[in-house]
Amino acid sequence: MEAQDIEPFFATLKAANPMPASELEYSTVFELLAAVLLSAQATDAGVNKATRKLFTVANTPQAILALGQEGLEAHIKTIGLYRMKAKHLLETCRILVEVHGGKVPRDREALEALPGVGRKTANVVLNVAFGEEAMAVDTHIFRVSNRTGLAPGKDVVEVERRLMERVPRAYLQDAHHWLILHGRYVCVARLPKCWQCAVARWCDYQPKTPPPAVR
DNA sequence: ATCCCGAGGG
DNA sequence: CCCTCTGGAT
Repeated sequence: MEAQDIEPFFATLKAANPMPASELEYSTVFELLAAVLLSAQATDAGVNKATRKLFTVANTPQAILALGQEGLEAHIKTIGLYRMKAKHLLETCRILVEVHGGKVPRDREALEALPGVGRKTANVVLNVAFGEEAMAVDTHIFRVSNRTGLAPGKDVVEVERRLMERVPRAYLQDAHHWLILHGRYVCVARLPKCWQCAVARWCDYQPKTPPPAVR
């Protein structure tokens, strides 16, 4: 993808989705942090199903802590990787209470020091919750960035660096969601739907996937 | 590089 | 059955 393609590329994604938002359900910064932590290698539909009940019972670090390991596991068992996620979220809640006054820190190092919170989760919180200049590279963004040639890279850090270089600042917030939604519904991992892709004309991916045979 | 791990889709 | 899902820790 050429540099002059960036603007029309994002303008086209914007037209398809004028007001993109996370499909994870949350109503506070802490809920966002918890939901993203739980979403590792899981679908957000599955995470939402669990957090709708969980957040009704407990949506503060103190309340989560009161559930304990087994109580929390019972709420998130359907998500997958549930033992480690419960353990990490509890320890994260303990640190939030004891070190950060019960609030989510607006600071990359402090976020990444939380168990279960890596670079990607920290970037989501910084970008979505705090409006900082950050770009979280998840499985969708990694795939779309490489396929299209928007920001190719061998690992997520390299893709993130190129996105930060190439994505216009005005698009930095929404681009995160545009790329995820595009990856989730059109530029899917298995058989990308190139025949219904609005940005195929600027995409490096070859061969374009043909439409399924009609009979 | 490997493990964690259940749900949903093809 | 196989693959994938807004990864992180060891």
